[in-house]
Amino acid sequence: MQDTERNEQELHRLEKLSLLRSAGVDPYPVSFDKTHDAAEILEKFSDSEADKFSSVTLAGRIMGIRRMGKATFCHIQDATGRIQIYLKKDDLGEWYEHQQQFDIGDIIGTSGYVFRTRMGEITLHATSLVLLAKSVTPIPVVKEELDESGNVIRHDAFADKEQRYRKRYLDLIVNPHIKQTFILRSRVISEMRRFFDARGWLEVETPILQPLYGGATARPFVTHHNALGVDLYLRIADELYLKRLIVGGFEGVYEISKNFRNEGMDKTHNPEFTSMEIYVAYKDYLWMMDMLEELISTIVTTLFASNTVAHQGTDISFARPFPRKKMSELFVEYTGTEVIGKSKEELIAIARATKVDVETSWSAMKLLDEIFSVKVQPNLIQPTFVIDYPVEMSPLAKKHRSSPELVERFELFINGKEIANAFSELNDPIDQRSRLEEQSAIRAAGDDEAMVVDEDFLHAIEVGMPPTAGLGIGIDRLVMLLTNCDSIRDVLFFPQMKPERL
RNA sequence: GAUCUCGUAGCUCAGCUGGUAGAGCAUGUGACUUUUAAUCACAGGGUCCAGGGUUCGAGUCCCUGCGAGAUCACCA
Repeated sequence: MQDTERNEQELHRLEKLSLLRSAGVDPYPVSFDKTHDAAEILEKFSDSEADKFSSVTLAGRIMGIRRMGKATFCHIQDATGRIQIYLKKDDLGEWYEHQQQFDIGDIIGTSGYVFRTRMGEITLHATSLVLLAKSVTPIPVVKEELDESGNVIRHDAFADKEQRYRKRYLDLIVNPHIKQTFILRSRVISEMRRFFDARGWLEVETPILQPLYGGATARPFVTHHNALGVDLYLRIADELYLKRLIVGGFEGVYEISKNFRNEGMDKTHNPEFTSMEIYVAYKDYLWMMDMLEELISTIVTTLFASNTVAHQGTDISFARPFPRKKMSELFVEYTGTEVIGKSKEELIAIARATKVDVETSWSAMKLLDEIFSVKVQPNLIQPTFVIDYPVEMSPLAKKHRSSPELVERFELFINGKEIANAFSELNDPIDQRSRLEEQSAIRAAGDDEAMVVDEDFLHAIEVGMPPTAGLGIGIDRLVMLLTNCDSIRDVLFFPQMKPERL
């Protein structure tokens, strides 16, 4: 950026930077040894044992400065929180002069002893001070105060969602409370890994760039490999590769992966999102339901020390067992009619009778899906397994052991949202081929979300896959649920945004 | 993709029926050695998202575009 494009405040900061340099101060030293964190001092300091903190070294970003002539108070923020620093001219000598050039946003290091001010705030009395990084552009100024009951009141909060998402680093600095969401996200994933690893299942990595995409019904992103001269697709699901690994002899594999779908964006959809898929040999969907129940309730109780989580005003209970309801029963319960096995025309009539908006051009599968998502899904607030789906809706699931028009599939719904999807995997190669060919026909008829035939995948299934249970979990949605967020953008550090034209 | 709302100083926001652009914080100068949304005095800071139109005159009214948020539709 040219200096002529800089605003007044930036020019002031650049001038201070050069003043500091000419006074012999290195504004960007290479490292700094800190001994404590802010939170540690605020938690452990006591007036009777002040000598425990008679020599501490802290580092952090200046978030506020109050200069009072020959004494200055500032708050610095480190990864753990904010703490006040007391700077006194008599104690700091030339560095007291240097700090006149410090601004909100600068990163400093300081040593001294901890005391409590007349106003009662635990504070570091600095006996030495250094600059660790000069900030040359202003950050949003957010002032905080505490009300009588100790709640934080923020003034002039940095609240513009667009700017917060585009400049997440600023959001994290001035709204540090949002870090909790991301820390919890990370812990959800760690707990999941710990759970799977403890059972001996192997974390694996499969291709993101794929010559053919599959494993879900969705539109893909297309990219191009120059050396090979071929188009490649960004994966929409892990499923087909993970099953190849089960064919190859692994008996439990999982992958936590970014998937990419070239579709609309809204509160619950980002073009890239994180899912976890796991496949375990010799198991079926009933076993998988037990496993998932245990997984989710383990994560919740580990992270919250409780099996209840508050989400957008509703308490969600993760106490086992979660109810298991057949899809057909739910249809009867919420629409008053049996819908499984009905013809397209009958389904349209049922939809109209129950005030569900549908189009006559839709397939039976899409009609069922629509009626389900309008009439049934919003009622599934507490964790509920929906089991036994119509075969047309699930081209990769095994036919039900007792009803050939159904498949052995379940989805876990919480707060009206699908959190997980699983089935007894289809390992009959003849059936699998005919199901993919049906998809291919639907695709040829104009549905560009239908699956394509992957001959290599079919070959793998022909080689022989053991009976296998597979599960996918939408990590972003699970995290939204557990962090009380109603937008996927709040659980992604860098949500996809339209390019900003300046 | 459709509808509604929004875009003004570094940040948060005012700006009425169209008449020379406002506040608080932040910034600069000065005072102040336990302050805390520090205080007090003075000062500087704007392509009012972009481009057209109506008008003597547009931040304001109209149109188009860009970006965002909310709601709806589709997908996880």
